[in-house]
Amino acid sequence: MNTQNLERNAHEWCRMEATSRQLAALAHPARLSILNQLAAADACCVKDVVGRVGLAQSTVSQHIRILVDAGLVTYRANRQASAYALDRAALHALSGEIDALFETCCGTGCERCDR
Amino acid sequence: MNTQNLERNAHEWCRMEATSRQLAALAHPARLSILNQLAAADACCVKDVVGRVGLAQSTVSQHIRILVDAGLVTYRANRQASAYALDRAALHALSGEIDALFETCCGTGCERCDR
DNA sequence: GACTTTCATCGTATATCGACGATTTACGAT
DNA sequence: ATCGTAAATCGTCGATATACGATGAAAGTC
Repeated sequence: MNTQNLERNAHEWCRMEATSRQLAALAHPARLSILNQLAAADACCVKDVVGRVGLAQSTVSQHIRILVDAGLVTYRANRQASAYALDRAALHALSGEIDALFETCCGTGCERCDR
Repeated sequence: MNTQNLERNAHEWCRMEATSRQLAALAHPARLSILNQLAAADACCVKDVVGRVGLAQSTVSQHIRILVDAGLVTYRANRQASAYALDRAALHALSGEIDALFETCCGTGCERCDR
């Protein structure tokens, strides 16, 4: 790869890195399950999630932390029942990024894609 | 988690596992970059990808294999210039899965979401 | 004050990932 | 037959991910 290409693709690469970070946060069945549960309730405490996914409390706490760090879940501290909720704006943004990727993939003419 | 919930969520969990496997395949900047390049060309050989992402040939080969194993990329064997291409149908299916997840998240009424 | 509940964090063990160089395989060209 | 190229695979390593139990900290209950 020559230097010009490196520079030309710098922004693109950076964006992909950010997107892949969020995708990595999604890429675990337990975390998808957690997101699913957070979607059902307006807000959720850790204890409820623990009962659902069947993992140890410390493990669930870690998974939720990963989602928070990725910016997909918001956190309102409350010692007795910390309230976690989906960051719907962030999920929409990620959805847009993914759509953009698939748009590109269908840009040259895809019979299955009407975009 | 009681047994009833375990059984009730079995299918759901299985689906999430499958989805998370594909998301994991997407969750790396190099692989997003590879997908992007495959999107531009109708088909692509490994060498071209190597030039673009600036990684060793063996590394690129591994990344592509991950995409193929995840069912996101198709492979037409040709010793001199193996042709890889996006599996557009699979990408559409994954997009649908992701949309379903976000749909659920906005199901209880999201002012930002018109779905 | 003692106890319980809820949650975060630490430490640890194990498994998987990511990158590379080296090697192997297959083919076309000379 | 030999060489060069393209690609897959192997082996290795450091880094990261995943899971757990143990421990600690805050807040409510007796």
